[in-house]
Amino acid sequence: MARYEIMSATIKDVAREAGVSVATVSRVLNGNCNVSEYSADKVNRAIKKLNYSPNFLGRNLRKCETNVILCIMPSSEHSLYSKIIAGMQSYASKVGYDIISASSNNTSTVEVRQMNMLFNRTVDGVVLLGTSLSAEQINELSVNYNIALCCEGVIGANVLTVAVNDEKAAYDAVMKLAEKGHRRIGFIGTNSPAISSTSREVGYKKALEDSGIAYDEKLVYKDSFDYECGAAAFDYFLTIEDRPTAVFAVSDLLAISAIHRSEDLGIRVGSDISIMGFDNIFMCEAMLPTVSTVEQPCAEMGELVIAKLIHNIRSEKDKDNAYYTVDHRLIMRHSTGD
Amino acid sequence: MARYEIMSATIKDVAREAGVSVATVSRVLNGNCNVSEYSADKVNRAIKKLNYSPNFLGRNLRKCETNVILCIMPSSEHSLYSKIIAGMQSYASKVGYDIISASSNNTSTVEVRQMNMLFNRTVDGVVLLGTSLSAEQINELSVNYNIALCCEGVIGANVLTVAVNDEKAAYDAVMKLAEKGHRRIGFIGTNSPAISSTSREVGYKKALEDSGIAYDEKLVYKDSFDYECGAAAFDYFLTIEDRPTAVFAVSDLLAISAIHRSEDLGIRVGSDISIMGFDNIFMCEAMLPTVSTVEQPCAEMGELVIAKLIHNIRSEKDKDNAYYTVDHRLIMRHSTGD
DNA sequence: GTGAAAGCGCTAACAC
DNA sequence: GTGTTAGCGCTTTCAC
Repeated sequence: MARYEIMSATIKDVAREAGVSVATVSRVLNGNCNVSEYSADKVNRAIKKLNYSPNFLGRNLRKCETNVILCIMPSSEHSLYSKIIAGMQSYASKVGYDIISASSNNTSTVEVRQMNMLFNRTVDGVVLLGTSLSAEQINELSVNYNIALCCEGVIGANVLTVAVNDEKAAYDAVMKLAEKGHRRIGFIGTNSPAISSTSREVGYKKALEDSGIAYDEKLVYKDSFDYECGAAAFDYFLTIEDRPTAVFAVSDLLAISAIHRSEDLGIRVGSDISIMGFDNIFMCEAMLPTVSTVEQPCAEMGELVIAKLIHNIRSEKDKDNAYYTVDHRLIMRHSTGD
Repeated sequence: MARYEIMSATIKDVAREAGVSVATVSRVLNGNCNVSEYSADKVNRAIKKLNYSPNFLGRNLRKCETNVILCIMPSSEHSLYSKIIAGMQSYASKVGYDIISASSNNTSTVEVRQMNMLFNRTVDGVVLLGTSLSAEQINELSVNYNIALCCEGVIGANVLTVAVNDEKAAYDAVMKLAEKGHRRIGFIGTNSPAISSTSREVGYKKALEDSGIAYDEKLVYKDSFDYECGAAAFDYFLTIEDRPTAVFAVSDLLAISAIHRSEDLGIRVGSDISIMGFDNIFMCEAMLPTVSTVEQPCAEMGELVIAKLIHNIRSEKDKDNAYYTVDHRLIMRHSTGD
């Protein structure tokens, strides 16, 4: 049969070397106190001598748990996700769990493929940072498996979720622009049914309403999250009669793309026009001009979702399927004249 | 004992439901042809009915393999790594392997912790995109485990490695600057002992030599890969007598930081001074000015290292510990006046 | 405090 | 073509 390159020591070998039973070795391995110091010492010496490392496949099979959580992200190139995962790891490591991540590249077949690690018990739970699964699919899966959503909720999904209040965040951002005197505020969104997209549009509209600004659908441009769409939106805004003096984009990338187009055309961002993004990616600060944006508390979100998910994993009953909201933060920089 | 939330079906259940033995079920599961169509059909119906998904812990334990490869990266926020991992996944999925990734946050203790997945047989192999391990440690580990380095080699490590020729890449970049007439060419590097850092400095010096330019240590600024160091380097260059007219930085981030400082001071990059980076991260194209740089073939690197590593995993003997070099590519943009 | 032994879910001889 | 069974490495009852 197939074996590891080098036959590695097993618990049996350690037991033989130490002159005790495998049960005793196992007890030492698991920090069980019901073992004499003398035996423990012998075992530890044997472990060191044989360079033994326990095979987790055996352990996990026996314990029906792996202490590993898989995080599936739609794209591996979004720094937001990296930050969330860092938060997840930070919490997980404190309680003896490992986080591994995989990227679905926004492809539902890949996502399903990766979910297999959940089905085949390679991991104890999954966190989805955005998903192509429907609410029904998620609800069905969450009956048998430990699943959580983070960063991006799914409407109708009755599953543990951690995210910012997208509507309120967009509302605050647009209100800020209105407070600064802007009356013509453009919106760069997407046609995605994702909550982050739809809710932010709702927030945009509410803010206009509460500021006594009439909604003008000509000021709303929606396409996709792709970088180019920011510039395309900007071009569009230039064609309409009463151009916006400020623009709110649902992502920093879209905002940055629009800013570049603007600067290319000689329209100075921050003075001639204000542009605001969402996410607070690294580029917002490294850009010229620096970009005003809405920050999501990535680390906090990661920590919270893992804490709650582990709770669910450990408690057979009483699954927590709540929708947790974390606080966002407005960061005003040069792109809005701040 | 601890059990999964919902007792999930096992191969036994399927066998009972289908009215065959577990061996037959296993054969169907593994695509073994020695099974009648009639039996296979019964098994498949039972699988569907019970919503059965094989437990890989059992399978992997039995087969001594997991078909999973772990990729450990120093930081999860570098788009270069994301691209490499995408390449790794692309190849792996074709041959039935999964790639999972974890970030060590440049911390050796975390890295060691994650390497545990290799020792405890949770994964079949590990790819390190930069490591804090010494050559000796790597050599020792590679005797018993399947390890590969990608993107960043380690001097003295006799282990499978895939990377660009850093020295040649830097040489080409600096030669290009020299060809454009620059005689005072600054170098922004790091004090890191990493090959990517040291070799690029060697390439820089060789290019000067081959261009008949005297090496001037005042033109060499070395600190760390941190963003701020680019600006600090730029500030330093302004203090020396005979300022550089061109600067080569060992990373795009350092170059971009320097560019920002330059622009802030009113020194136009691309005309007053040329600045060139390394990596071709997304920002290079999204910046104003766009940034000239050296591109690494990330996808290719990822694919190659996985292909070779899987070869090693599958062949007990004949481990391939070669150092594979992939081709880099110069990309000239506005920051060098192109 | 310790050991014997059952068994987690699966695969692969081996026998028929 | 199919079933029986040993055993992968481990944990955990249950005796003692």
